[in-house]
Amino acid sequence: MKTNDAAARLEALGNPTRLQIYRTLMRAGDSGMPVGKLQGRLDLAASTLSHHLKSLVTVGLVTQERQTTTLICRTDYDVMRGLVDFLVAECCADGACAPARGKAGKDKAA
Amino acid sequence: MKTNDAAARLEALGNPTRLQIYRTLMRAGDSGMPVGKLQGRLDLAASTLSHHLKSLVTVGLVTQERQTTTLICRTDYDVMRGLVDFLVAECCADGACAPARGKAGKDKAA
DNA sequence: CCAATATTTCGATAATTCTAGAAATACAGT
DNA sequence: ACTGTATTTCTAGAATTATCGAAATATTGG
Repeated sequence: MKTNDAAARLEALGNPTRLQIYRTLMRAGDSGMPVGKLQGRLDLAASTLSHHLKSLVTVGLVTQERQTTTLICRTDYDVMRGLVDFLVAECCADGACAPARGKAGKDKAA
Repeated sequence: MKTNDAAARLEALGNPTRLQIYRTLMRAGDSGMPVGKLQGRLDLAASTLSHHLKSLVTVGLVTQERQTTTLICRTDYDVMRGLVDFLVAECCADGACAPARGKAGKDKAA
């Protein structure tokens, strides 16, 4: 992933409203969630939601699939994964930083 | 981590210039890098760099330590880790999304 | 104290973003 | 064709951001 792509994705997630949208979709998992349901759940103007969704789709974090009248939104986990990998990729390039010394390996779970 | 804190951090990383700063610092590892060296390396106006560094410090992604005349900057890996954990936390809440099905499992931590 | 170096604050401008109402578009059912 | 539902596009104003030069501040060495 190029720096500019990563930045665009991070920027998309860096707005509280969009982050909430994204996390709601992530929680919905593979089945996704239609735009209308998202709107009801997050209490946003339809145009605002559409605007934010477009940002997320543009950078590839979210995909949309039309089912007759409703538009199902889903997060693309591979993209998120690529983003996370990118974020930590530069880490320890010189072998000196924290995770390389074993500090980050395990405090969260197995 | 609260959604707003996470969004603030993502927003900080969501600017190409700041992302580059951050990654350069990450690459420098524990030894960090002085502001002046960063400036020379990234070719930014000193005021621009200072401005961006302040953003990164404000959200906690970067820390600074004074050493006589120079100011050493370092990334705080724990914060990044917390951010990454936050990003994937909502994932698979219903057990249906990709990583829960074994696609992303654990290839990164030992 | 004075000079030199390192970094930040100030000020200003151009550009971008967020938000939402109103209008428009797309589609299904009757 | 007409109606209702779902969603997007248009438009616009307020707010925020990015950038950089100039001036200011802090710190060390002489």
